[in-house]
Amino acid sequence: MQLRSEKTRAAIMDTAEKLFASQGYDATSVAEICAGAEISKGAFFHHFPTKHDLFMELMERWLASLDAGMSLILDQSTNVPQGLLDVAAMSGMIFRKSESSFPMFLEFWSQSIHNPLVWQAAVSPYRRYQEKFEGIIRRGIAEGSLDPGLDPDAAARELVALAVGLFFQAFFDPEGAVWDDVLKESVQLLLNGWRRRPE
Amino acid sequence: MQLRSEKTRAAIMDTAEKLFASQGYDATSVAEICAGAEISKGAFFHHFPTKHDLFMELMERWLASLDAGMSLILDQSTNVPQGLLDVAAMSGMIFRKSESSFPMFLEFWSQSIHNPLVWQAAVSPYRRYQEKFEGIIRRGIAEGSLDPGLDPDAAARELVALAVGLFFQAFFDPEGAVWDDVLKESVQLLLNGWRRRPE
DNA sequence: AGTAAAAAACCGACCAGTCGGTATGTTTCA
DNA sequence: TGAAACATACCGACTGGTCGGTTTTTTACT
Repeated sequence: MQLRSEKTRAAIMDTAEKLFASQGYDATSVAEICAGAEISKGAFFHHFPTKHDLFMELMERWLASLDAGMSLILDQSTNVPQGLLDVAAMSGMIFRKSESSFPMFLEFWSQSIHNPLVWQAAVSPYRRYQEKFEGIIRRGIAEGSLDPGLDPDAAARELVALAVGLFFQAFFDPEGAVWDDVLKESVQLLLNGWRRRPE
Repeated sequence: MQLRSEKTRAAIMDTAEKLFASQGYDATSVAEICAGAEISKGAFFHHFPTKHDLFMELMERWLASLDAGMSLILDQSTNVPQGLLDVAAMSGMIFRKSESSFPMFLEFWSQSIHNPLVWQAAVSPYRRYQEKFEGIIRRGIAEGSLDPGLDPDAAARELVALAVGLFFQAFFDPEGAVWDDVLKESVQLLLNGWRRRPE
């Protein structure tokens, strides 16, 4: 039974995630992680060849969970504008859920500046979402609910930028606004410009 | 004449900025900075009580330069929609100019998670820009070029989010698109939804 | 002006402590 | 009984920061 092994492994990853998020990667020592997970340094390096490998695994885990949440709300087909509004409404949940892991997210980006491998892992989901949104917008144009003159590429980028920007602001200034409402209103505003113009 | 003193001080700050940007704050040692600036450790700690104080000064310098650039392009009054488009067109320059200092920007945000003082310094310009844009949008509504039903607060937040989000994407994926064009198109799209509807 | 004294700027060896990682041994489990 | 899982003592490298001493610049006074 490899249950014990898995438990310590999970303990390491969980406490590391918390510590990295609250203190940053560099500021968190391996010893600290071991103490938090109540295991020894030997156990730590038995499971992870280096501290940085642990970081990478955490990153992959986080990205996977993000992906899961995303496709959960994206893969429902109604009329496109309404679908986007639904996504906006549900994204509030994702925002709040991700709130705690946002520092890790930032940590990933910081690291990706100096490490090409991290960069690749961090940038690829961006491109995926961008393409996904592009497809949705194309569908909206095809079904006649969005303006035929709309550039799907630009619109998708705008959407992604809006999401990232709001995410940022919501995290750093949670008291600054009711972000759930802001998000919904913002998508509403965007759609105002995207919808097919009756003329 | 205290010129010599100022020179070494400037040398410290400049090399520190480069090193922090390329390696991160924690990963850059005081010794490294001293070597780069071609001064001794004694000189370093003569000018800055701690490494972190140097960081804070760098941050203030960067924010000040950002403010300067911003108000340079914002304080020109034409018709509001056209003004925003002009801003978008010029922002491309700011983007490119800030490209090199973007890692520092990220470093500021990372640090602000763990340090309230840094947080305050990092979040205040956000709120300032938010208010500034809000005022501009109000003016647009008053002059009749923007939809009277537009919520200035939400619209301003949307604008800031868009800027931040695009800035992010442009930095991390510079080859992903012609960001100058994307920026202009995005503002164009936004304005589509904001403009007064003839009905 | 010249000069002595005070102050500011600077140097580099040094410190105590921490870091990620290793080596070697012990326990646990199949 | 052998391999995987874990513990612990330990290592060299490196960290931010200090400190006593030296050099340069400014100030004060003749």
